[in-house]
Amino acid sequence: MVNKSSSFEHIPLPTLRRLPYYYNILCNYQNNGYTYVSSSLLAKHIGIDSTLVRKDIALTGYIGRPKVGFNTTDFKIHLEKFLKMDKLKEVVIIGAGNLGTALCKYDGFKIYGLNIVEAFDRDPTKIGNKIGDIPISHISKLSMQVKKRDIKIAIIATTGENAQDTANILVESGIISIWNFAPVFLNVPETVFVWNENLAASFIALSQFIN
Amino acid sequence: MVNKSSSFEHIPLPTLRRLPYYYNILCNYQNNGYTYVSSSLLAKHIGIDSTLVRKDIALTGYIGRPKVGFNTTDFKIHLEKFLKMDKLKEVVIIGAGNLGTALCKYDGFKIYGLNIVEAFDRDPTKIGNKIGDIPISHISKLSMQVKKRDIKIAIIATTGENAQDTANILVESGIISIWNFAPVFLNVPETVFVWNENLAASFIALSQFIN
DNA sequence: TAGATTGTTAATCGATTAACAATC
DNA sequence: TAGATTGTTAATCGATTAACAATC
Repeated sequence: MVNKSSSFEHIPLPTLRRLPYYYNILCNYQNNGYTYVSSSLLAKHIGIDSTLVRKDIALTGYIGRPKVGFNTTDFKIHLEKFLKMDKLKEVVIIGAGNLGTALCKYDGFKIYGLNIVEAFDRDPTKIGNKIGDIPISHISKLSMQVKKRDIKIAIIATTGENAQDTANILVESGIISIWNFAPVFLNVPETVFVWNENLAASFIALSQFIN
Repeated sequence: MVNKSSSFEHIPLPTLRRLPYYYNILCNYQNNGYTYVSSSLLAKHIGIDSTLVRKDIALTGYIGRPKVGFNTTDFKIHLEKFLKMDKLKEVVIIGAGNLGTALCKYDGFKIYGLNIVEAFDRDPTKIGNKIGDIPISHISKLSMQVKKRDIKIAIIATTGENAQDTANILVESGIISIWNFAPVFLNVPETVFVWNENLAASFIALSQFIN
């Protein structure tokens, strides 16, 4: 007998990526005074089947009320805990160019527990500057800082050319999750999770639809 | 009998998103003097099965040489045509904040045929300014400009709150592909394709792997 | 030729959808 | 109660992987 709400029932990646949307919709309905939402309402917003919504929710261990739906406040709190949004995670970013700067300044991340604490770059003219509250340090300090602060997540916002070298440093420093904005696949050990945010690939997909 | 290289054999989205990576790897090997690459080599870089690579390539209509592999130059040119990278596509962006600015300045898009021609914002202090070569206009001019220039693709880099209003204007103006960076699902007609680039959702997925 | 690699059909796997019983 | 909604099992669908024939 497996305890569903405990540790790791493997959550499919598609489900994991939909959960933040449910959270968003819940926030909206809560703000507008709704105390319950139905799976079909959530489904309509996301454009999927309501069965899939109920399956997703079941995977998080939350239980709804037949005939009524899901309590907005309870489910919202449940999701915050389930997704560990309530725990702030220290993250470093490598590459303080336009994209790196935008990511540092983007405050929509805060509620999800993302806290960028330090940026790294090669460009000597940038070292010592700050992006908002975030200091920019030289890439040579990266490994030491990651180890010292026991940081587990890193964002790569370098060029494609520098991405693999950066990844090597990160892996060696103990990083286990890499958010990669460079348009290359990274060669890392199987124990390291990489999420590729390939903007160029997205655009390609998008532009195929205009014939 | 269906002519494979012609028009629309439906290409699965996962395939479509891998093609730009093949293109990248091809460029690298070409630059390093390789005239042929094998499917297993491509597969190794991307971390998938070589069969899947050959299937992806077959879907583009390109034919390799048994015993030898795929000609880097030929296949590269083939992909450029297949993905219509050689045709510059005029695109508008809505939201000239940090993210919008970063996207405007990101020059990695150029080779994929992405040409951002105008940015739009509500903030009167930004109107008339430029991001690089790209002028910032008031949102009230959006519809007219899209129609006049017959633009088909738009990037939404607004806040979540303004995203749906923006989408409504875009749909009404004739936009058929929307690249949405706002963390909300957009309600649009079925004829309009939306690609959601939900950064928060990506981070959530990423952070689940650190236990 | 022998062997390496492509191209393709069949099998597997996992996510989504359909059907329906359980619930209040 | 009747009806709406949840929760769950079975069926479907599509992408990936395995097996293997075709090719040079």
